[in-house]
Amino acid sequence: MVLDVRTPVELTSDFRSRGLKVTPQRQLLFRLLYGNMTHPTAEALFAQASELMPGISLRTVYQTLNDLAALGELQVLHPSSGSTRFDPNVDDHHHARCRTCGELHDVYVDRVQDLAMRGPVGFVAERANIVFDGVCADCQVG
Amino acid sequence: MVLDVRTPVELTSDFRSRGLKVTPQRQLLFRLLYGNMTHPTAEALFAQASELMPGISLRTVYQTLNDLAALGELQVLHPSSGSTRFDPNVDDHHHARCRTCGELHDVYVDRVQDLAMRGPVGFVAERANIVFDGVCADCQVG
DNA sequence: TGTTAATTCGCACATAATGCAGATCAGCAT
DNA sequence: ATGCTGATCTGCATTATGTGCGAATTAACA
Repeated sequence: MVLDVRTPVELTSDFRSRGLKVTPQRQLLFRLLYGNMTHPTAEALFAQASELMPGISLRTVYQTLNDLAALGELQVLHPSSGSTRFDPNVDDHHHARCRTCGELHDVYVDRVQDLAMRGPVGFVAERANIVFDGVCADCQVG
Repeated sequence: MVLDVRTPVELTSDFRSRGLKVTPQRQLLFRLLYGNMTHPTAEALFAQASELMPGISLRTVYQTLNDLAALGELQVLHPSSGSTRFDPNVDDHHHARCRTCGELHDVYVDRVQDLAMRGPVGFVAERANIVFDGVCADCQVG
């Protein structure tokens, strides 16, 4: 199982080949996202980016995240509480959410295709997104 | 398979037994939710309610929906686009979302417990929430 | 080096939902 | 039936998250 993530260099040529420009702001965000397993919010990335590049705007962070999502290089997560989170791991994977601390974790699930769904007639499912709710190791008591 | 939904009468005694009062506004919302398969937004319920009870406030709709959710009589859904939706069916079920029209549909899935999840060490999963993305019958072309 | 369209930034704006407080009312005891 | 008391309702202000817009800037290419 190899993480399906693009390096900053790959993202750079990806952007250029589609007529998008590669600015210092974007390169910084590519780097901050690479290998990032924290499912950061836009605000969190903005805070990190601001330390390395004072003056970068939150608007630009959103813009770049939206561009990456449009290219399919970012999974966009809408957790049951809190703001949108971004996952640079575009592998076929799912998530576990701790109901105590709220943290999201990547989860791999086998044979999701075998799930028998009884539902709306004629609905053609292309993908299943699974979120496991529970309690993470750190939040277990006793 | 029987829908696990409370009648307005059941919700009424449910509320009373917990020290919550049952007002005309709440009774109206109980009725509007009973058997409602549309996964309405708060605004949609407010619009419906306003026709039957002019002057009811959006704030009250949110308040009642939050109370119902706290009692476990309402599933709260956070779709990938648009605002929060409420599902009075508290059966163990899942959802299918059409990426064309955005509609949500109830889906029943067997043997969800059999899913083998490889994920964070020590995470205790209590429930899996599955959302199938795809295209509904009405939105199929050709 | 010049050209041009994409990008950045900052502000205004939009949307969804909650906080607050005075007026009102449901539920219970009498 | 009446009164009491805390829960509720309403309207407004406020928060939180994210987008629209336009002038200034800049990446990419000739």
